[in-house]
Amino acid sequence: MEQQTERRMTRHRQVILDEIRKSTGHPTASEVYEMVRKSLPRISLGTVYRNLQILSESGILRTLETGGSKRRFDWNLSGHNHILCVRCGRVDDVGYDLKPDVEETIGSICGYKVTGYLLAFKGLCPKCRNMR
Amino acid sequence: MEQQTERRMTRHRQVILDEIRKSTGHPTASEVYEMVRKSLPRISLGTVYRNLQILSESGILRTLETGGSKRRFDWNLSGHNHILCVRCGRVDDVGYDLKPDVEETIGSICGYKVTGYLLAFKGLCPKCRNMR
DNA sequence: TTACATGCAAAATGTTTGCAAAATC
DNA sequence: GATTTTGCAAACATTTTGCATGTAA
Repeated sequence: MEQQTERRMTRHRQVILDEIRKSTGHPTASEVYEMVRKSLPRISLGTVYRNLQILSESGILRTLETGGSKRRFDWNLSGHNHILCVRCGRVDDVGYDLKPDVEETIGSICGYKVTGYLLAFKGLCPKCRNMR
Repeated sequence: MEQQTERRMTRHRQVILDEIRKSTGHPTASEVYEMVRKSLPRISLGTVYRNLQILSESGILRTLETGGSKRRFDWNLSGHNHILCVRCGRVDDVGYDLKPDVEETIGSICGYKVTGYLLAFKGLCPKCRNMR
């Protein structure tokens, strides 16, 4: 029997969450760190990482996988996908979902029990596509 | 004007490529390193990384993005996607493609010039789904 | 004989962890 | 007061890089 540890909504945790919710993009851990440092100058990067993990595990945040090397975080929990600018790294939301029966279809092809999928588009964002 | 550097197919490079082509899975850099070390005991990890990058840039290998933390390599260049076992890390091929006009559709929604997408499934592989 | 390739080790990058002190319930 | 959270710094995992030496055309 696993004992669920109690989680406290500390000021640090709340500020981290607020900053992500305020952000329009999908910040990385170090971007969150920089944002949060304005109101909590003595916070450490480790604390940011720990809180991002806790908030993700609690289902309050979503951890993005867009194929880049850095992890990004999203406050928007609804089912949606992302598009990554290959030039500047910006990430936006896009609403595009596979057919609902994809998981069964794929499962029957390869023998896996499919639990989800990762769909991320790549391209040039509006700003970068107009740059030469 | 960019000068394309000449590439030589050295023994090291050839052995790395052969080992990946022999492999059934989708090895990571350190797995390739271990495989190659059997015939080239003095090869260094750095050389493996450099050659994997060169082979990928040349279009001889494909670099996989499955959302995990490690990069994997694939000799199969045909358009196909991957499925990752969340328990043991195994990666298999699956043939599933989005509609050919997805890129235009997505582009017109979000203003990006879409150049590609990353689609990877997740689940439990046949072995792991039968484990308790 | 001039590039390109290699081994080695150090550096860079992104993330996690151990621990004593501090904050929270 | 017991337990969680924090700051700090060190550890960690993966990948990249600098440089002197080696090798192939």
